[in-house]
Order: sequence, then structure tokens, then C-alpha cells
Amino acid sequence: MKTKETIAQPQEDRSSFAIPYYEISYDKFFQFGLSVDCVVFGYHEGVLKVLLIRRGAPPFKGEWALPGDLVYPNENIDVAAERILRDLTGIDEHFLEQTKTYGRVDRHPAGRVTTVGYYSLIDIAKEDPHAAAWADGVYWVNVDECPNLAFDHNEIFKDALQILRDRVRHEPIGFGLLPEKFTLSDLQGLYEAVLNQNFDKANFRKKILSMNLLLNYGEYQKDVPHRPAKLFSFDPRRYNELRSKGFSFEL
Amino acid sequence: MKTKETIAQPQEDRSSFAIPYYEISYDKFFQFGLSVDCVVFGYHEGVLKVLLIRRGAPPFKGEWALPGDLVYPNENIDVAAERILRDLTGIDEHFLEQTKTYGRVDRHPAGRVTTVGYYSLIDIAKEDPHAAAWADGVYWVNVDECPNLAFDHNEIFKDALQILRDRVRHEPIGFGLLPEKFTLSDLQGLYEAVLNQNFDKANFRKKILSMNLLLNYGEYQKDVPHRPAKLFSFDPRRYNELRSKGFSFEL
DNA sequence: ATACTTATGGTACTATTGACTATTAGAAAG
DNA sequence: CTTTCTAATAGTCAATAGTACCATAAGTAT
Repeated sequence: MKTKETIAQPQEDRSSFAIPYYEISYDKFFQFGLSVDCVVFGYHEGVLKVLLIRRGAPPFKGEWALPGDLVYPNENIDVAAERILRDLTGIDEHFLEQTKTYGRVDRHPAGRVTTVGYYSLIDIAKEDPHAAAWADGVYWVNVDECPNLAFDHNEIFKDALQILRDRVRHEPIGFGLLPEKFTLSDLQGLYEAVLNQNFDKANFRKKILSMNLLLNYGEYQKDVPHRPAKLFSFDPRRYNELRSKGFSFEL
Repeated sequence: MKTKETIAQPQEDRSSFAIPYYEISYDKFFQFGLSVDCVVFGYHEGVLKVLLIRRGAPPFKGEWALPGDLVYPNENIDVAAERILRDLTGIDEHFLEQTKTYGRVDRHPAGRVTTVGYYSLIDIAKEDPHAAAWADGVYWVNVDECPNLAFDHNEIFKDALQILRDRVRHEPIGFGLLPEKFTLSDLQGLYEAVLNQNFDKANFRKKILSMNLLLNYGEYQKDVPHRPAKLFSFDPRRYNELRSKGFSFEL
């Protein structure tokens, strides 16, 4: 690379400093902003949704966006992700995992802000998001009908959806989108919605049950206009146990 | 969260500014550093290695570390990853993909520096790394014998290795670790080294060949003390073609 | 020629998947 | 209280993919 700037000095210019080099000439390197953007997926009755806000503050005021904000200087990013999601939408969720980090120079009009993407899966029925802080509104939007988003959030959303689809096939995370107790049909509907693909009912049952990851309470659905189905719940302990023996979830 | 600081104001304090809020009170948020750390994997004769440097500059001068450095204020992170790897080790590699981002507040002694992890796979025989910039040495180290590393690089390395192992089974990236033309035994040895697992020779062949991802040149090994094997090479075009038809690599 | 090594082709068996059928258990309507 | 509807659950069977193993081929070294 020919464009070596004054900032990047070869070894001899730095290593002999009594005071670490970064306290002297590296001020320029500490002018970045850091933010977090959350792609929260929710599921309800066969449709996969994503949580969007209306921005109530510039930049992009009034536009759709993912819930996200700047990280505090003294705040770990994982903590920031939870805090920001809670502040903006009232959702208090601990399962938040990174997707990717977006570091284009011009991605934020206010300056150099790098953002870390997070995703989460929640049961829509269990949460009641409400706009808070500078969010003007919070909405569940069908993933197929996602509007144009502020910043580079279109890309962040697209990537997160892709990562969700990959990951849901190799890790038993899909259960996070369902209530504590669910039927196998619920689970199947969820996978069909997420992966946009149909499964044979009987075979789906067989496959899932053969994994031995579900707890059977002997309980049944109630108030359904047809034969009620057994209720199951996911057993994370069992999963960890199996995984330590080399089992790997695969759908 | 009770510890809401003056920085994070509710909506009404911000949305009415004529000048965007971030130009007024958000200076504090632009004091982060951003860096990149590269986990470069190499393969040679049955062993998987990782590229480490000896740091020739503080902090952690003299210690082992992953090649990494601060990102320029006007530099995209993907570009920075390539540039930093090249500056420190002389390796000019374009396949660099993100692993994870590390944002613990105290992970860097010089201040708040968030780092983005990248990984890459290269053919050891094809590159000749040499220490440059402030690196005091560059070495290929067996992944099983990785020494203690500076910063949180132990964690970054561990995560990258895990990600490599996951990814190599679902995407045909392993080929990057081999020369242009390789034998099926080479490929098998590579997978065995990366996954730390043995495969049946005949079955491995069948599986790989049945995917139709390899080009057969009709060429053979030379100067080997036994029956020479056919040489193959990976056909990325073919892979993309198949993938668009729903094929997914799986090992 | 013989031993040795690795490549490569093939076979037989087993496990998994996928398409499909049949039966069962409930609610609701006549 | 029988029929009808819906969805759950059980079972069958053929196709496919995975696994273990053997036989032969094609080279080098002695």
C-alpha cells in the first residue's frame, strides 16, 4: 500500500517511547463512535416479524429503523445492546447475539460510527413493546413487508435474516420464538415461517422427537375445535448434555 | 436501568433541536477506538496453523498476539483488515471474513478500543510472511500449541477456530488452504486436521466427487514414491451455479 | 520379480429421509 | 347419538445416503 500516512509509523518511531505511543500521537484514533442495532424477530401464528421503530430524533427522524443507539463510553457492548433495546422498546431480553459489524466510513451522517448488529428471537405474545426514549413508535412488521430503513439498516436486517435462517437449522434457537409450552404443529409452523419452506407433518414429528430435546408434560391443548395436541417444552439442559456427547442439532 | 446518565436524554430533550443532537452534546460518544485483529489459518502437511506476531510496540510489547491494529478514521473496516494484515506480515489476502466483535470496556489498556475479528485461510506454501511495521516477528504456530496471547486475543483465536470448524463443514471454504491443484487425499488430510476427526478414504472421495464441485485436469502428481493421484481444483463458478439451484455444501 | 504404498473402484449392509396411508381423538352440527 | 369436520398421531415402504470393508491398479524401492 503506497498511501502510508503519518499516523502509521514503522516500528522504530514508536517502540522507543517511554510513554506508550498511543498516549502521544494516537488521539486521532479515538474519535470513533460505536453503536448497536438490534434485529428482534418475533413469531405469531405462522408469520415471522421484525421489530421496527419510527425514529423520533435526527438523523433520519420520522423514518423506519431498527432499534439502535450509541454505546456509552463505559459500557460493554453486550450490555449496551440489552439496555438500548429496553430503553427504546421496553423489551427486556437477554438472548441477544451478534450478527455482524458494519464499519463503512460514511454509514452514519454524524461521523464515523461503527455499529454492531445483534439479533434476538422472542415470543410476540409474551412481550408488549412500547415506544420509549426517542422512539416515536414501535411496530411488529412482517419480514416480507419490511419497509425501507434508515442508515444501512436494510443491509443489517437482510444479513440478520440470513443468519437467523442459517442458524435456526443448526442450533435449537427457534424455541425462543415460542411460548414455554407448545405443540409440535406450532414448532413446525415456526420453522416453515422462518425457513419459508414446508415440511411433512409426520416426518417433522419423527425427526424432532427422535432428537430427545423436548420435555413432555402429559398436558394437552385446551379449547381447540379439534383433537388437542400434546404440549412440549424445550429442555436446554438436555441439549447441553447431548451436545457435550457430540450431538449436533440439524434440521 | 437506573443508572441513566445525562448523556441519554429522553425524547423531548433532543428531538426539538434545530441542529442535530449529536453535534451538540454527543462529543463523548466519539471517543472510541476501533481496531481489527486477524486470525489467519494456514495448512501444511496435515497440520493446521495460525499466524502470530511478536509485538514490537507497546502495549504488550514482546508478547505474542494476533496481527491487528487500529483502523484509520477514514478507512472502511474490511479494507483496514487487509491493509493491517499486509502491513504487519506482508500477506496480501482478499478472503477475510468477520468472526465477531469484541467490545469489553477494559479490553485495551489505552482506552476504549473495540476490535473486529477477521479470519482467513491461506496455503502456507504460497505465502512467505515477514515481519514488517511494528511487528518483531511473524510465525506459523500449530493451533494446538498456541501460546498465551496479548489483549483478549486468546478468546478471539478460540472463537475464530470454532467458527472455522463450523463453517468449513457448511461452506466450501477449506479449499482456500490448499494449493490451486490438489489431490483428494490432500483435501481429506486438510479436513481431518481442521475438524480433528478421521474420514474413511473411499467414502470421502465418493462424497466429495458426488458434489461435482471439482475440476479434473487429467493431471497427476509427480515424483511421488507410489501411485500418483489425480489433481483436482475447486470450481467456484460451479459452486455458485449449484448453490443458486438450492445445493448446500455439507460435510 | 517381489514387496510396499497409495489411489481408486466396487459391494453389501445399515441408517436416514421422504412420500404417503390409516387411524384416532376431540368439537360441532343436525 | 350419529355424522362430519379438523387436526393429531402411528405406521408403512421405497429411495437415498452413509458406513465398513475388500479388491485391484499403478506407481516406487529392493
